Amino acid sequence: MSTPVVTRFAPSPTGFLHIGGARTALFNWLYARRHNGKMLLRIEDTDRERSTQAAVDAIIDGLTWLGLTWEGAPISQFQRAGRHAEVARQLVAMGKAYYCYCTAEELTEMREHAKANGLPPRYNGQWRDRDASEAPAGVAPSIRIKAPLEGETVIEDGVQGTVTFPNKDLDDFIILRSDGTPTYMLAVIVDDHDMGVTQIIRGDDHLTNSARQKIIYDALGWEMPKVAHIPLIHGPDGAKLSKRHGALGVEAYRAMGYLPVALRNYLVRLGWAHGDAEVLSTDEMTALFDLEGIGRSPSRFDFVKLENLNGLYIRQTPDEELLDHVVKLLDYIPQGPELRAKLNDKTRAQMLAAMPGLKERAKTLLELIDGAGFLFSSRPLAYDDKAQALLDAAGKATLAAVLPALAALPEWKAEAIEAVVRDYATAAGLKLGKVAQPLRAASTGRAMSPPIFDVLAILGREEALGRIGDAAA
RNA sequence: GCUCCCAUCGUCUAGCGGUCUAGGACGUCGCCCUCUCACGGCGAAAACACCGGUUCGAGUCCGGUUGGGAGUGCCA
Repeated sequence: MSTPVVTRFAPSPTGFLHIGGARTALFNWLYARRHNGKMLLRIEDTDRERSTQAAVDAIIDGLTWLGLTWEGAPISQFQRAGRHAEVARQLVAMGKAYYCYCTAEELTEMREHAKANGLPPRYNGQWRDRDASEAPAGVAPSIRIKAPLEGETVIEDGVQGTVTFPNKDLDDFIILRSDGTPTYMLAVIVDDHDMGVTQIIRGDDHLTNSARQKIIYDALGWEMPKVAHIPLIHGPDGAKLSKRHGALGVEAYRAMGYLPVALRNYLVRLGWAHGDAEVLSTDEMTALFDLEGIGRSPSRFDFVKLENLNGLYIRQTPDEELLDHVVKLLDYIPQGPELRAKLNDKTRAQMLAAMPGLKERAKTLLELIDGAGFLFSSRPLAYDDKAQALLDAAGKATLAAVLPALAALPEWKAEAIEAVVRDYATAAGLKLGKVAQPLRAASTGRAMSPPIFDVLAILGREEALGRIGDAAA
């Protein structure tokens, strides 16, 4: 066997785990599992200004909810700053990097000047070959890598193929800040190396960074892990993902009532395909996932398709499990506490009994909860407009007419109720719908619900007859 | 501006020179089922961005145009 596969997910804790990050994590997770390797989690918190513990927690919470697991404890990049600085100094000692005494102001000016003259905004290398004795007093230097001036840097990318960058476009970028902390470029390569990462899978926005990182790897004489850059996810309008559409934290998807399994399935198919396979269990996607199947163009996030998939998984999930999902979701939605208060053995059993009818009609857990509303409402019911319309004079008359037969039922079961209602409809010369709809309005307050005979049975004789009586009056 | 990447139905995609009168899925529109809404079943409309090459033959290869995207920080 060759060396074991090690992947990593390396988010920066400056916000929640957004959908693009979630997909990157999923791909890394899948790739590692596919190759019997492991995925590591590294928190890129070297930006002390913007990194927060709340964001770290949100990322871990998001990954956990999505069912993505990693090996060992999350690694804090910041805590490895000493090691990064050591490598930077080593590079200077090797003559592969140098101290730069330019101030931030000088650099900004340099960039603006270049821009104004239509030139690429690059560092001019003014300290590249200067002796340290020329250093101005009182200026803390940063360390810059000596990037090759000529030739080209070639990246063999698992998704993008061979990508070539002219070295003249890559400047001597900073690897260690003047305050002694590492920049992303250095920290990433040192950590990936030390962690034994063999395959990097990350967003397309890092493609050009690969060229810079290759320069550091080469300077150090280290072998660069294999890289694969996956295209970014765009919003439905093709523009960058904004908060309006998909750039929500995964916890937002949880609150919208999506199932982790559905989100995983949706995400894996966004930018990756294996023939015509659309619905993939986690085991199936693990067995099938490969870099070759990843497309090279950015894809748009489509909530409608996610919903369809979610509905499919809801229907496929066993009733008890679904109920568990619903109960857990209560912690994350506004109406949660109120519903939780109404949840007891009886309503729980009712909900379970109603589940087959409920889950067929819901695309999200939220819709499922909404559909179960009739179980939690109490008399007198509030009727929505359509229900109200159903309960006109004719509707009320019909209800009043079936009520006695219903009340006389020896056994309160769906089949028995159905038989009585059908008999009545036939006798009265009415289509079944003419009787069923008023019953539905009376018992649920709405014009749509699971099959009405099931609804009445689950409600229980007393409650059902009470509601019908209320509406008939 | 410069560098790099991308381009098949509205969307996600299959396609890896002939089997493509371009397939699947979501969505849309019909029809069926039916106590409502769904589910399910059947069917329909819907795409190779454009222009040049290469080739006996191009959605598939090459170049250009146009259109998207990313990068260009002492952010990651």
